[in-house]
Amino acid sequence: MSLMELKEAKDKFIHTWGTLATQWGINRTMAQIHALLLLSAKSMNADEIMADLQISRGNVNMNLRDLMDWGLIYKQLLPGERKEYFIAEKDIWKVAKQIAKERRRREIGPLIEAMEDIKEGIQPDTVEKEEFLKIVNDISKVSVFADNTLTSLLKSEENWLLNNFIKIFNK
Amino acid sequence: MSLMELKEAKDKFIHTWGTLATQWGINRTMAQIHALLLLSAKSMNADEIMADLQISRGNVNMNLRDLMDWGLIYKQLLPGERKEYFIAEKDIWKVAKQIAKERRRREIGPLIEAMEDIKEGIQPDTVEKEEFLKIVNDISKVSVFADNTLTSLLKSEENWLLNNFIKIFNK
DNA sequence: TTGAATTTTCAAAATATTCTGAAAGTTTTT
DNA sequence: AAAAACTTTCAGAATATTTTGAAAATTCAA
Repeated sequence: MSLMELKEAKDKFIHTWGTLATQWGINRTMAQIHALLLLSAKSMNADEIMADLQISRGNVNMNLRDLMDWGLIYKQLLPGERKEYFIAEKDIWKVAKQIAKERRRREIGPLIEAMEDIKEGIQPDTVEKEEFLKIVNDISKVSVFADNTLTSLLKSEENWLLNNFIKIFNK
Repeated sequence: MSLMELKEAKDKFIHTWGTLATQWGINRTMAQIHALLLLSAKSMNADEIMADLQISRGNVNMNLRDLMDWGLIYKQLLPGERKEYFIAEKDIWKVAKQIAKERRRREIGPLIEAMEDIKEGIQPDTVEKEEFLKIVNDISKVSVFADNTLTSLLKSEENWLLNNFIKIFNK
């Protein structure tokens, strides 16, 4: 039956999303909730998510919060409803941008800070120290470069890369 | 004393590298071994690494293997030596390239495959199925785009972005 | 060959992360 | 102000990942 086919495909999608997410540092449940909301035409509340994914209230609550921190879902207050409803950002380009932005903040930011920090404590007054500082400096430069590249990619809508993307995306 | 200062800075570097690595999906020990080898002028053998980082032989062996898989260190067979020695790639741009390459392979590749896989099972014969396929397709497109962008960035030495980078890096 | 040196494996232990569910906290209704 | 509806917290339980270390496998010299 056709409806079953879709249900299965959706389940597969949710499951796959959850598995892949662990590969890239996001936890399984967070990814599954995200997938569920991505596929849901309507916004969902905590009880519905609990029932659907068979997970505890605490778990749902915590991961909904994280997903909001990542900017991947929004809270929706429905008139006449006490419960909070959640809806996912459906524009996948925006989703990708948000993920890139967040990962930049979490992964590159601390690296730059740490390297600056280490540089400060050392004077290049011996060959060994110079060699050490060379490496720290190189890492610093690569990280700042990666950070700048990502930032400009994400910011400017006029960016050639983005335009390039839009061309591909809309075809 | 000045030597102590350098020793401390190196330890801080190794420790920091290990901590940050967990943030981006690499395990702590692997990152620490990598950092240790990055800072070491000479190549090191398993016993030296064990002693330096105070970790077990099995752990060292396993992570050296992983680091070689990532293309971040090389095995060096010294003439007249039975033991295997390891040396890190010191060119940080190459290191960054290797990491990007490996992460592309691990993170984007499986995503593209999974989406293609899901698409195959579904015919767009109802509105719901069309809506579902729209999302899967969009993710597919974004992933392929990200994959292509990264690949071209990493491959072409003539790339504007790379040149841009070299300009910054060499100044 | 043999055996010493070295590397690899892998089951069990240690550690880290995630999840549960009931209690506490908050908001809204009556 | 009390109760009902709902959300948040968090200690302990469950699960997953990493590490150890001793045994097995491999390599090399004699």
